[in-house]
Amino acid sequence: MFKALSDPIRLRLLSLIASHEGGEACVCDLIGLFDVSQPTISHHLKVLRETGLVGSERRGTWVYYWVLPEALAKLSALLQTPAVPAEASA
Amino acid sequence: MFKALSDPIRLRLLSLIASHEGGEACVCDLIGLFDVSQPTISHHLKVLRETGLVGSERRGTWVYYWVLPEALAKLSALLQTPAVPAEASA
DNA sequence: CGCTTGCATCGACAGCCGTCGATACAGCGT
DNA sequence: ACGCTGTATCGACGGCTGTCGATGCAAGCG
Repeated sequence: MFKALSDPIRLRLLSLIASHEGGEACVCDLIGLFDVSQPTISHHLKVLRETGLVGSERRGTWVYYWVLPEALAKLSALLQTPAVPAEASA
Repeated sequence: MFKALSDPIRLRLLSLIASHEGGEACVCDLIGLFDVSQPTISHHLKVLRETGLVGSERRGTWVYYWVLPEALAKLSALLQTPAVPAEASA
């Protein structure tokens, strides 16, 4: 999961999707915002999807992506408790 | 920063240091817990240090590392607000 | 039914990064 | 001063991964 977020393009993709109108964006809205080719964007979106950070759905001709906040919440909680909670009583 | 956390060894190092007695650990306590060589551990600790995730101090013969919680808190907050805060009013 | 557009997949290549052994450096004990 | 232990740095190598062009597939349109 951290690995999925370790790429600047993927991080920006996530931010763009989340801040897009309706909380979702189609690929055609994203491929113009980067200096990389369309296959590369598609590849990064696939990584985000397989990591569980975003969901996707084909809607007619276009494919839409949206952020799954649960995954982000999990990571956020993890960073707030770096020590193992099971040993907290010691 | 996410890049620094994207390596399993670094992630475990961070967890081990945080959960160690006194919130800090010397390198000699860590090098035995992994299947990699001492230079590799030293390399990963350097990455964590340069990223601002941990602090280090030489104390006599040994070098101690501890976690800087501010960095983790920043990331945690970032994940809770995936959209850019500056555009929140829109 | 063929053409066009949107997106995904494939195969190949290059650069990055984690890894190691060897070595250098620092501090302590003798 | 010398050696010993703990840690960092160096140089090299291999595998992973981000990138591309080419191509394939899906859906709408004439």
